[in-house]
Amino acid sequence: MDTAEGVAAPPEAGVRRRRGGRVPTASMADVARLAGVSSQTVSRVSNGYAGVTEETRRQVLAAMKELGYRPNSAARALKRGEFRTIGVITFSLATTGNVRTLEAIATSAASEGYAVTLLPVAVPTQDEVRGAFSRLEELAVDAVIVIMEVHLLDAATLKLPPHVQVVVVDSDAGDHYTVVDTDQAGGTRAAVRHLLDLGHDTVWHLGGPEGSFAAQRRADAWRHTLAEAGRNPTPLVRGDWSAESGYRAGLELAAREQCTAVFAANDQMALGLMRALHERGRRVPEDVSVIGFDDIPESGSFLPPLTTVHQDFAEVGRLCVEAVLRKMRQDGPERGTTLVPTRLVTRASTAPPPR
Amino acid sequence: MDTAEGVAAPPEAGVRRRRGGRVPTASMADVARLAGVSSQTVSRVSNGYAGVTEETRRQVLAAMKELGYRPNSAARALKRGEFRTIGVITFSLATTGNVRTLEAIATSAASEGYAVTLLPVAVPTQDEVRGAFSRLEELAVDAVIVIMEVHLLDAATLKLPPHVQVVVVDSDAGDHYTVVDTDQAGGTRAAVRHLLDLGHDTVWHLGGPEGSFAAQRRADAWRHTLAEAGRNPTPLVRGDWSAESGYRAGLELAAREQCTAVFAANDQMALGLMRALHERGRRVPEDVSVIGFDDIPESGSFLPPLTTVHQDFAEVGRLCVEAVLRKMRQDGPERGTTLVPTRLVTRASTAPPPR
DNA sequence: GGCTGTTATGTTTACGTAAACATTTGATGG
DNA sequence: CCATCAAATGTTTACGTAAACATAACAGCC
Repeated sequence: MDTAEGVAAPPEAGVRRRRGGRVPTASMADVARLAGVSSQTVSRVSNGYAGVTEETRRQVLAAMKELGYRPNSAARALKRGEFRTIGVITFSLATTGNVRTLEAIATSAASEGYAVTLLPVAVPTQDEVRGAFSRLEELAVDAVIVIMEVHLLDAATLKLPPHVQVVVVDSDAGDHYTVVDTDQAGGTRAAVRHLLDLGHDTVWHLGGPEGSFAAQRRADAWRHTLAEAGRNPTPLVRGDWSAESGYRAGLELAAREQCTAVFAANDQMALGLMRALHERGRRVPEDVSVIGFDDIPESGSFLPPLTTVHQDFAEVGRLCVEAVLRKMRQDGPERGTTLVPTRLVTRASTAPPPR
Repeated sequence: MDTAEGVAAPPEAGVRRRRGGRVPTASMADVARLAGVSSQTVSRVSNGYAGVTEETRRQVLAAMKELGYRPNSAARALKRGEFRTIGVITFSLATTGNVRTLEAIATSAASEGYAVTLLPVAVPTQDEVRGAFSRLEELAVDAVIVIMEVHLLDAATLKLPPHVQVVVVDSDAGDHYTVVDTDQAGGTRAAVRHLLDLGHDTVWHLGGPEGSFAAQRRADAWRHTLAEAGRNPTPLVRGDWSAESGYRAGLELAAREQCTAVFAANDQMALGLMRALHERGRRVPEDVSVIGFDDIPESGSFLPPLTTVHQDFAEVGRLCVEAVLRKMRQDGPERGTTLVPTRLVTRASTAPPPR
């Protein structure tokens, strides 16, 4: 088959070239000439306007096909004043949540006829973020969705073009921005209650890094839920979301006899935690119950399978796109936070306390 | 602080509006008027041309700042004939490899002044792929990087604009396209040899799904390495990359007394496999050695920590961008496959066979 | 037959930028 | 003092599209 050939094939001999060495593409004018109509008629056909004779339409379509006509999106964007593109700024795609959200955003955007441009920020410093935003200024986007901590954002947003709408994930900046996020507090409460309901006296928490809003929220909700139930507060142990950090924290927790239930702020840390507990001879769930957050695909295959809080990233992404498009269309400032509910997934890593 | 305010603030009263309800942005002409120069001089300043008096430059920059001027990228793209954007087509971002490659592509592209537009393909069918490509036609991209099986690609490429260059990851289509990929065969050989060197008679393989080229390559290399060493071939067990499928396959393999060494085609399946072995009372690595592929961040925290083949996704992404930019600039067809070497990471899941 | 309205199509123009070309200014040298 | 040249800046134009406006053709009606 020659189809692959077609793409990579050298340009045909005699083909006219521009300075960039690019193969010229047919424009509406070319199509119009071949079809014997005006370019405006070509435009009408191209955009599916009514009011073009079937006869004319067929001729135009034939000419388009013959010349391999593709609308020039730069010209379109220039004329229409919009790019039909949403920019997504995010930190490393190393965390499941960001990736899944991104994916959902891309899918939702596509179904709305929007493309998604990715703006990775290598290092989460204000300077880097500022850099991403200044690249963005020149970029062809109508709106921006930010998946990151807003405290890194503030100084940078100064430079954003005024008509670009922003929606933020993973933030508490509902006062200033439109924010969509998982219901961190609700998910945490469900997790902690689950452990208390099983009969544990109190629940320990293996939290995320200090800079993270999500980590902060989960830790706050954990403390609050314990207080609400009149249980003893326990010291917070911090990791950095990685399994490795969960392992280190786990070694620490394994040494505490009285610790029978741990709520980890994500599944990866729960994984490392369980390895540490195992190494130190503390069985899960017989001696210690462990619960995670995220419900990554692998969590059902951990040893033991992990009880965890399922996040609906697809919904978060969908809502982000919906919100940002709504903001664009109304051009009105709309603030406030939309929370996406979570669901507790009960597996084998939680059980009543020993004795 | 008011910075956040600035972005979401309602448009100032009296601000002129266009039909779309968009806030108009300043153009070069506006800047030129304010600075008292021609718009061409503004263009020169904007593009950093020499031959503008320091005095003039300062005036123009001041006017730009006052008006909040941002170059219009649509107009730029139209004029220059290029978008400085690379499209990336990929299946679900559920697999580590795709995500990490995507991230590296985005980072490399950014450092070359290119943006990355994401084109998710929800379901890996020819129709869906064709859909992505036809969206692409209208999209503002100069080149495309495809992270998917090329056999899904062939029919679709028909419709690609002729000047758009393509680079493919995860494929054997080096004859037709420029392909960049991990050295699947080399990595597999290292993994299988490692197990044989430890003293195992032969090595079983938990392979990936049939459609996957990477899975195919790993299975082929596994067979080849066994044959090369004069060992007995064993039946291939297939999974679908997920930990869950690894678990199911693991139940099967656990029943085979003679199976002492398994090479899993990725880390997730190795995870599920180890859980199944554990459940059936076969210890890793004492009874069965397990080796994975990918070296996902969590693999060092599995129970036991997983010996695996490390893939350098960052390098793959970098090479993709490099290749596609080279192709664009030369406008010449360049085919062939570039392989990125792997590295065996030895952890606790592999040991000499029992007895 | 001429008037009105509708439908199909053509013509003009503007979107914002930057290349190509044109003009102005000022300095240098014979 | 004017010719020559270079540097700085201005003017024109084209990129491809689509809105706005203009025209042509034709049907229906009194």
